Amino acid sequence: MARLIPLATIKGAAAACCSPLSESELSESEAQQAATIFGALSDPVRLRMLSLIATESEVCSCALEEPLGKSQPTISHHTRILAEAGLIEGEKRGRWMWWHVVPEQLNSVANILATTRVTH
Amino acid sequence: MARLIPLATIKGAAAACCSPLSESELSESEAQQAATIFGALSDPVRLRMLSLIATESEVCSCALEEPLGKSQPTISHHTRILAEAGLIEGEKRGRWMWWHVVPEQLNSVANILATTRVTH
DNA sequence: TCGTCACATTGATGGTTGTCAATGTTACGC
DNA sequence: GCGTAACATTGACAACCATCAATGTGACGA
Repeated sequence: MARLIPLATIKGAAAACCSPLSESELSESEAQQAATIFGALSDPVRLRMLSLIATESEVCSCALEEPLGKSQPTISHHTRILAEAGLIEGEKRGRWMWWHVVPEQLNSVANILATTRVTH
Repeated sequence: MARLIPLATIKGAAAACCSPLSESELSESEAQQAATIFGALSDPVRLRMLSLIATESEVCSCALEEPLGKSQPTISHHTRILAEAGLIEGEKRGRWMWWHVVPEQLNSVANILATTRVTH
């Protein structure tokens, strides 16, 4: 199970690892790493959470409970999983936790799947 | 854009449903649909399987057991999940089942994540 | 028709995961 | 210090999932 990590170091805990699927075969460790990231994306609550964060520049944890209809511990659980996957980053300011997406990670994951090139 | 993939022999086929996460908020049904597809990608065995199929134009089921180190029922289970997610398509010729990837579906899923444009 | 091959399905099992109540921790205002 | 607000952690439970042995199904060759 995931070891306990201080929030500050969750940033960059997982980086998208792999070249496009059709380019070369995935090793077992690469597959495991990518599967963890896709696993973070495999829950509808987390996807809506990610969508909520992505459509704003920053979102407070307290602003997620009501639209998602989940309890505070559940919200905390899901933000942690998204953060450990490198998809979002959090910063604590005062009593509030502010989250934003990591576009580079989203693009990296997209690049694993895309058979056409992702450009800037 | 996300066109339906004809999968005559596969029930419950899913097509990538959603516009980019940062563009508009996902509905619950969209999130559920996308989560199913990402769920298909959240297992290391299925990712290596998809990679094996993607690096060839066609792969027989019988050619997957040995490199993946899984039993025949397990291979059958995983190909089914990938097919139901619309990521691969299968065709039975004689006694053999031949699988190929569905690039349009892979690109559609990538497009949900990418914050930059996917081009040719 | 018979036996075999390639694959699908079923059933069972051990491990994983989403959820929330209860509790712990840290920051703020008084 | 005291009380409270925002979030994290723990513990427990039900639901889900990956895996394989056993079995079923359809296709081929003899």
